[in-house]
Amino acid sequence: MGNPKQKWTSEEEEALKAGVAKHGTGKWKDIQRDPEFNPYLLNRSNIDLKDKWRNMSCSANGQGPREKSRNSKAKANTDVPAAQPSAAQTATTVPAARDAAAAPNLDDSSKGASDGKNFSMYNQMIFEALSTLKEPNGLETSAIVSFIEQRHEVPQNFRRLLSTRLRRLVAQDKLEKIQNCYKMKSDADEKLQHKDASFGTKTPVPKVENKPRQFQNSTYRAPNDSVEEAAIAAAYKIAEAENKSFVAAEAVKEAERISEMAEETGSVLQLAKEIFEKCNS
DNA sequence: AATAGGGTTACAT
DNA sequence: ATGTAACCCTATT
Repeated sequence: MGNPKQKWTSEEEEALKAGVAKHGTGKWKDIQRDPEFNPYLLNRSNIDLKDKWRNMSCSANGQGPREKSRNSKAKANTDVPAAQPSAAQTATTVPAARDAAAAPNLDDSSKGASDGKNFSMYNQMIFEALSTLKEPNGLETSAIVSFIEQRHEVPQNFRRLLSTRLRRLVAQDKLEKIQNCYKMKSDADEKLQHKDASFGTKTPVPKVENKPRQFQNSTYRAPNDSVEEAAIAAAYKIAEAENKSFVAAEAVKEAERISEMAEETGSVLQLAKEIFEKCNS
């Protein structure tokens, strides 16, 4: 359509960096309004700044694919990137532990039936795949895709969706990217995996007794692709086996949680009893 | 009103 | 065809 896509110039990027150094991350409007940087950012909104910063720090985060080749500036800096090393903020570029995602409880009924919570569903699938096929070196995108395709209904642009999703997760520090493979970060607690998603309901172990079912899409090639099917079946057996141990580990975790809760509840109950007795006497 | 985050599109490889 | 960067949309505060 009519959307030429205005690429960021080095000047703009520098202005943004300087602005973040001065105001800190998240103060996009301040940066944009700051007369120091405004002339460079005339065509950019605060949202643009935010998006750009996200992209830049995304590549700086992991294996910095794009980091060094940015220095042919050599221009006399008229801006004041870190003029006053005031103790207030020096290294704001490292947000460090960033945890939120407190299960926002999306009750979506406006758009398509499955539109609203797609992202969390995809996250679930991704983590399911990664924890089931425990590859020490991580999983390739294609591996994740084919794994998920086996057990979930996916749109045909799923690979694309998944790749951007993976990218985001890496940016959020929830996943780790090694070359072309994705790996779970050391954490991987239930913080990320809501127990009510894939296991925890009636079917803790995704049973896959029947042969890998095909999707009724045009993507499916032909029934005589037996080699691929065999490979898939084999991978599937392995996945199933390994998944059991994962589920077991998960169950242990859950048990621990419950006993903890029980302990707490017990002490509360004790307190209540004492109060009750005092009231009675 | 401003920000954060998921999703989409244009572009490059 | 896939990865990336710019852009868009929306929930949340």
